[in-house]
Amino acid sequence: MSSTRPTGRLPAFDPEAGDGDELNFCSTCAFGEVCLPGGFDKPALKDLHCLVEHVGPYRAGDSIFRVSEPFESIFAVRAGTVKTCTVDEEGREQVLGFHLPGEMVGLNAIHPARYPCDAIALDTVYLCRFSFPALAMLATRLPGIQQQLFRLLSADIGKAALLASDYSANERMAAFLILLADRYAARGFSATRFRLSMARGDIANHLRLAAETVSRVLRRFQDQGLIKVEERDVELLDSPQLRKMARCILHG
Amino acid sequence: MSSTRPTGRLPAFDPEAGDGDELNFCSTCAFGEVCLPGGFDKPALKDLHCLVEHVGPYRAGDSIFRVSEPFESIFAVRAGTVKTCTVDEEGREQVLGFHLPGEMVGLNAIHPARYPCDAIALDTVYLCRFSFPALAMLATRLPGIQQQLFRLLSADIGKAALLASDYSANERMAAFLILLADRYAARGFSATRFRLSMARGDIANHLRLAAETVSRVLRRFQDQGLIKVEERDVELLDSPQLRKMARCILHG
DNA sequence: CGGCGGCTTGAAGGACGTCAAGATTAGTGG
DNA sequence: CCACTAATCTTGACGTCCTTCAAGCCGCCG
Repeated sequence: MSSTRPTGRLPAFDPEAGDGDELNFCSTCAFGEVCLPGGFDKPALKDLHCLVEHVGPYRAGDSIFRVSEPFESIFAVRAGTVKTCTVDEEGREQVLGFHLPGEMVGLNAIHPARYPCDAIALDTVYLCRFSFPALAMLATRLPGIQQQLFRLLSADIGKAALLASDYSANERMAAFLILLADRYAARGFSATRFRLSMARGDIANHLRLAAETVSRVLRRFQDQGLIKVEERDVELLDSPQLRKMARCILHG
Repeated sequence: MSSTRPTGRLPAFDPEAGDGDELNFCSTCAFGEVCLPGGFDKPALKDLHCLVEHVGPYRAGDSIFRVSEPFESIFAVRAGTVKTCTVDEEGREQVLGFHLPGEMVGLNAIHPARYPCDAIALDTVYLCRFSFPALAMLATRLPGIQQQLFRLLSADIGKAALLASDYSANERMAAFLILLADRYAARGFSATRFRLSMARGDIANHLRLAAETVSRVLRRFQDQGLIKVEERDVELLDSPQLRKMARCILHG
């Protein structure tokens, strides 16, 4: 497919430009808070920058790591979407989550010291790779880094708890869309128009629904004028209403 | 009620004895790995010991912290059981988890900087209170402490993901019982006989089931000879079979 | 073209929730 | 020690939401 597809609403990503210098380190990255000018001192920035290794591209379907591989690194998504999932012994997949640009992957591997899941690229993915031992050592010198690691880990506990709910298919789907929108917005992307980089089946699995139910709910939402769906492109027409439907899950 | 109740299978806990000296710091505690003799150096042990504050007793129903209170401390359970839960604006409760002796409470509050849930004592509870800023500062000096914090946080991500599954009521109940047994066993308690310190309704809520379903599943398990239930006392008669039922959830 | 995977739509079936009533226990005060 | 009440737990009957099963549609690629 040509790179000029008309529905490509995310800014084009050029892995060779814009995020390589020491003072503007990945402006959308999860470590942005501690790194961006004004937020942190330059030596820390430089240390962190020395630690990181840019990897990619991965193509759709490529694995970044596999379950039970020894834990070595955590990753920040620079571009693309990463799916994390487990496979039980019957071969059934369990989608744990989707990781958008600026978000971390692999934090759940620290404890078992092995990756407890697979990480799969859903489209073309570029990552920053952090050796965790090195990062932890750096964190002992730089409290800002340590704090940020604690925050990232703590936040993931909350995220994981979100979908543990037994709410209805409507509520779960609404919450999923709103969360996606908020996460895109937090990284500077559009909060009302975005492309679902994952298949319906993956969404369904993640929300613990059948793929058919996802289809039906999306159609219902569209019939009610809440969203507009075209293939994998979604436009939120009535975010407030969606947020209202999802408010019990967004635990507010 | 007398303190010599015949069903009291957990060792009696004397908060004034056994865990106060600097070299045997809470042998069942989540920090045990870094503190127990041989595992860690004495200065660290002493520093950690200075940091901790023993609090309690809390009585059944007492709150340890409430949602939206500013985050200050994390807690380790010394005795009793703590329930963490949120309450949405319709007043419906969401049980996030139960915390047994040796386990940590409050790790999910680091990121939002406010407690995102209530913590309620289910019976008589004694805690160790750690000021988190002080602990984080200590962690910059003592990599072992930092590592342990990272591990605890990472482990909680995995735990939270467990119950996100949409498995059957049987599978969820079996997993709940096995997890409980394993957690008790890890702290030196019996893995086959224990007392449920939480109400059926709390179990149901946590597993995203109706209280009636919990009753029915427990009865079914008993009729099948898998367990023996008497009020809140449970005996696992066929742990292997239960583990088999739950194996898909225990993500093996 | 023809096959394949992802997506949608419809109809039937099942697992769990809801409602309602009864059983057992715990807590309280006489 | 014994009522009395409230809370928890159990059990049954019924309804519902979602899954499962099945078929058809669409875009993609060999």
